[in-house]
Amino acid sequence: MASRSEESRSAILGATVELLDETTVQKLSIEAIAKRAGVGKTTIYRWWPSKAAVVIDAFMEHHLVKTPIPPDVPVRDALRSHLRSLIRQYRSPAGRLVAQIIAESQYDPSTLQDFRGRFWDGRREAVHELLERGVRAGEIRKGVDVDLLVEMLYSPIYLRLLFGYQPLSESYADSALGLAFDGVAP
Amino acid sequence: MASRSEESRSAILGATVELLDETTVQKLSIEAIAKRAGVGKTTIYRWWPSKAAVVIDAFMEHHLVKTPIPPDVPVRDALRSHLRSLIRQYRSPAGRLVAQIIAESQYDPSTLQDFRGRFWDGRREAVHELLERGVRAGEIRKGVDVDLLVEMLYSPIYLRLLFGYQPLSESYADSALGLAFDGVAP
Amino acid sequence: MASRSEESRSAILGATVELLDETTVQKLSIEAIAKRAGVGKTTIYRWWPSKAAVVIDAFMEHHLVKTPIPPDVPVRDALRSHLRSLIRQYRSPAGRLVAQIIAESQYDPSTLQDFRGRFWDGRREAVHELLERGVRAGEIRKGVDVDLLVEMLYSPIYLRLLFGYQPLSESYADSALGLAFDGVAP
Amino acid sequence: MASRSEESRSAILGATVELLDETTVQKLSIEAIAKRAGVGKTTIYRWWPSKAAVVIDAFMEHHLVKTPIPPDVPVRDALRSHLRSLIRQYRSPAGRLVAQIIAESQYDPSTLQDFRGRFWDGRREAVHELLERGVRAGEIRKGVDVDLLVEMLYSPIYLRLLFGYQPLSESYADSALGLAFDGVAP
DNA sequence: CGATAAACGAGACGGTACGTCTGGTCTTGTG
DNA sequence: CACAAGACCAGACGTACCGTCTCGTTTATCG
Repeated sequence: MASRSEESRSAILGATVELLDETTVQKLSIEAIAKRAGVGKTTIYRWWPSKAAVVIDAFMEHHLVKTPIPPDVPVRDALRSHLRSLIRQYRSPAGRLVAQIIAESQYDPSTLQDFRGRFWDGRREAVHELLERGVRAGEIRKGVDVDLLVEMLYSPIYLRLLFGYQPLSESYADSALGLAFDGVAP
Repeated sequence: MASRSEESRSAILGATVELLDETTVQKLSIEAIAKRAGVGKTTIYRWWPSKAAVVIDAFMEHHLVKTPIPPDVPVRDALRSHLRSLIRQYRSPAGRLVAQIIAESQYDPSTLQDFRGRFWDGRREAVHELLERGVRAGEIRKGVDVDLLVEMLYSPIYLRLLFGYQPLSESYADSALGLAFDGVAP
Repeated sequence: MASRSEESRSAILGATVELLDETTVQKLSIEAIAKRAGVGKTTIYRWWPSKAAVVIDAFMEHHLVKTPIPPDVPVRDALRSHLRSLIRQYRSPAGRLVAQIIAESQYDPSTLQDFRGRFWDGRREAVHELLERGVRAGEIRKGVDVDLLVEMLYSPIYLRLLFGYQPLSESYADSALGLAFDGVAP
Repeated sequence: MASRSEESRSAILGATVELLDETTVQKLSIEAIAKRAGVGKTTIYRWWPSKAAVVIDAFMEHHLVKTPIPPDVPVRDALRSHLRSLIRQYRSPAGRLVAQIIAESQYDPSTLQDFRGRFWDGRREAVHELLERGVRAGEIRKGVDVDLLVEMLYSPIYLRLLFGYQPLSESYADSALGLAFDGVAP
């Protein structure tokens, strides 16, 4: 009853991270991962359902994107800090990787679900709670749809990441918060 | 001097549209397009630099997402109408296709540029002008960063399209406009 | 360690033989062999360096031109029998195939070497030894260049095969032996 | 009425000769000839039935293997001289070309016929007549099958050219004539 | 001598096959 | 019995040529 080899697992994820530095997710092949990891292709297919699943595991294991939310500061400041941190990280190669994972997700619902469940939802939940705290603290008007606010603040960052039509600049945090808090009505 | 055959061109784009109804951009192959169109592969390679380029041409020629902006109504109403129209169209198969083109763009800068240039920029410009009109008409506060406002209003739609974490519902238009106009500050 | 599949090997050679009944070596394609054999092209490229190599293998495995040299008869009679047998076989489709292999050999030294090593040299050596026996038995004059004699007796058969300027008739055996044994000097 | 352009004709044959110095007949393509000659493909297809036909024309026009038979010398000497001359020429690049034309002929009867008619038959006829003269002059025994003798003397040269199993050495002329004239019987 | 028909260069076309690459499955020892 | 190694079938990749087919554009008689 031989059970899963931890050695293989980490060799595979390590090789994947290495190769992702050299190419894109699209060009990355299971074959190349197996070769680099010194592992049979079968072993990869046995434990992962798709190339994207390996990539997500590798991405999560190496803690590529970290965006802590500072506690004990005014909510708007915490948000600002979190937004800037996210933008900073997405400017690094990790950002390109996130974009490619999103791309792959368009072709495989389970990859999408996997990525959302492990990377996205927790992050979103944390921000949600931060904003709830803002409401309770009176920093944010009661009755505001907090989820919608999260979307409006964070989506442009992802769209800039994917579309590159605007540079990912940290000053976005300030402008966006300004707009969101004050509104545009005269 | 043997010039380009219009017949081939439209057969290729037609076949591409047909095949995109049956599979994804990723699985679509030049070979399949050629076969379906009754055309040599060479003819495709002669005129398009990549599969994605054919897809964009086919998309522009056949699917053209149409989101007219109603003139002569208050800016907020025009925006609302435009947002709803966009959401409605992205709920159709065309939305899935837009998502896949964005996905492909992650791997090829020229595809990204092509898509942006032919599909995106014009649309964005029109909304930009609408908002400028809103500022001039006093519906929107002077000094507001209009481009940023466009991003915050429209990005969530694209992110929902790509991530599917929220249904693409038309009511988004109302809520988002509410948030944007009134702000969240108490 | 995953070793070569005998099943594939023989399916490939079998398909090759079948196809060679229907076309020429020139028109024979690796693609067609793979399809007919129900085999991936890769499998052929893995084990054979060229189309000609497959053809030679198929030829050796299936057609094997057999021209036994009768023992225990006078050397001249054995030669006569051997020549007639060769001519008879070259009149069959196998002859056409030999001609085409020789043709392919003009474009690839290693094919030439392969064909000579596996088909030609053994045959020639056997005849050489027969003639040596003739010398020892006193049927052939001492000092005769036996290799040259072999060439002069056998080359016309191959040239007729290639050039078709004369029918491949068995009577050649008798006439050629007559000329060779008696010479043309008055 | 525009009749055939001599300029094109010679440009095509010239380009063919040039290209044959760089590759083989097999790899030579009509497309390459047209490009090199600065000529439309159509022009080639209009006037020649096949690649081989162009090659033969080019060969006859430029390379023409010349092997004059010296008159007014004993027949055996004339033969010797002719054989040596032929061997010498086949050692040059022209020999390789002749071999390749023979190879191509295996796949196209009309090429074979063309080559034989324009290159081979005349040559053979001249040797035939030389030998007839030998018979009349008493140098060759009456009743000898002259055509067969030609075959036995000349075929080994072509086989060596095609098979390379023996160097094309001029000394062949002497040995072969020795064997043919004296026979091998004790 | 100007019309007109052919031959011309250029090159696009529908195709076939190339040799390579990857996907995902199956097979064969080894530890 | 999970593993590495890697052979297997399948089929797309992008390229090279095939032989056919327009395109205008020379040419070169012939009416």
